[in-house]
Formats: sequence, structure tokens, C-alpha cells
Amino acid sequence: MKIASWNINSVRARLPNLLDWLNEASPDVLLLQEIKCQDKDFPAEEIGDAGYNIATFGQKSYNGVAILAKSPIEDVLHGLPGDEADEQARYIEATVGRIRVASIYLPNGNPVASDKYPYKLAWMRRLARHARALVMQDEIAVLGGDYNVCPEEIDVYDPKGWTEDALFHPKSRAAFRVILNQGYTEAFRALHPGERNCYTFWDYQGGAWQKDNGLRIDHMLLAPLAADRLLGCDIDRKPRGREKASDHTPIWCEIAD
DNA sequence: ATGCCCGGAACGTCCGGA
Repeated sequence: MKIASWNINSVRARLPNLLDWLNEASPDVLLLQEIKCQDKDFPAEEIGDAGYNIATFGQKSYNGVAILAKSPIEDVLHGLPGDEADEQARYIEATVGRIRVASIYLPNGNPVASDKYPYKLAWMRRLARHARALVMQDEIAVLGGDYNVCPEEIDVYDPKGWTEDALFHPKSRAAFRVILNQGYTEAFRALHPGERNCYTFWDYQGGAWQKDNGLRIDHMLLAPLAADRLLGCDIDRKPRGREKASDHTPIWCEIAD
């Protein structure tokens, strides 16, 4: 089963690019982030015609996540458990075949001196707690999405310039390791140790794409039973180079059924 | 050097993104 993740930066603005990529890459599951619309405004007809079932957890203007799958989507969980007061649509989880998948849009957290940063760290602790429960339940769990964390120096084009940023701050990286240390495998780095310039995001500003000033912030985290079945993982840079591109590009992994 | 770019909401210009 090919499972992909893509921060689409508005599903409506990106619909032609999305349909093109579904057609050429043909993932069995696509986890979307930043759909930036309410559920009622999701382009369900066009994506349904492309052969995908849909589960959404949207909100107006900001955030919003979705799961697309060729097979039925079952037992949908809307929102990350652990904070009833959290109104931001950043997490959706469901079962496709034997696999429990989640689409994650982890908070950015900038600026670090604002209340956005403690929100990010609290959200990561909440994610760690829920991710641990999935391991304890022996789920074949694949948690994919925009984690807004660069795990290591080689995941940043200019690590020295980014140490105080919420995406590469030591506390963000430590919180990411807390999740991994519960038994999760970060699929891309597991299969591509030491490979440089493997980014998933390039800012629209300053010619970042042309200069390859990128960040690796989109990840696929695999619970032990999913990691045992990992066959491949890669980043598809092509969509970032197209007209009206998202600032992120898709990452995918292949899990034995 | 948070401005450069982009989408959404709205219709002037700001918020949020990373």
C-alpha cells in the first residue's frame, strides 16, 4: 500500500495540481494538510471522480486536514484527543484496510517568544501520548504529515541560521524525539541515512526553490508493526516545480499489505 | 531584513505561513 502525505496549501487553489498528481503517482492513500476550507467546501466531486474516498476535518481559512483513499475509510477520528478546548483542525485518523493512518498538521510555533510556541510543544506532548496508545493497541499505524520540525542539521539548508526558529529549535527537536523513542520509525531517514538536500518544503520567498534553500519538515512516522512492513519511502520533488505549486511537495512510503 | 511570496477573506490590507 502506497501512502503519501502532502501539505497542499489550499485544496481549492491547488485542485488541478492535486488531480494531476493523483493521476500520475496513484497513491492508495493521500494524507492532506492545510486544505484551508470547511468540509462543505471541499472539492469532493472532482476527487471522487478521480477514484478516491474522502474524510475531512476542515475549518474556515486556516489549517484543515483530510484523508483520501481508494479503499473505504473507516472508524474516523476527528481531532487529536486530549484537549477539548483546541479548536484548530490539525488531526484526522482512520482505518484503511488493515492500516491506521493519521494526517497531521503540527503547529508551526513561530515566533518562539509568543504563545504559539508553548501551544506547539503542548500539541506535540499530546501527539506523543496518543501515538503511544496506538503502539500499545498494536495498530499498524502510519502517522504522516507536516510536522513542522526539522529533525537533524542535514534537514535544514542553513542550520546555524535556523537554531532559534520554532521549526529547528532544540526543544522542538527534543519533542520530536520523544515521539520516536516510543517506538516510531521516521521512514525517510531510516531508508536514506545521511542523504543531504532531501527537502519537502521551499519558501515562496527569496527564490528558495531555485536556490534549493529547503527544509525537511514533512514526515511519515511508523509504529513498529508498520515499520516491519516498510518497503520504500521517497520524496517527490516534481510537484514543487510546477505552476501554482504548493510550497510543500509530497512524501510517500510503501507498506506491505 | 519578517520584507521578498502566496492563499483566504474581502475589496484595503492584514493574518498566517515556515
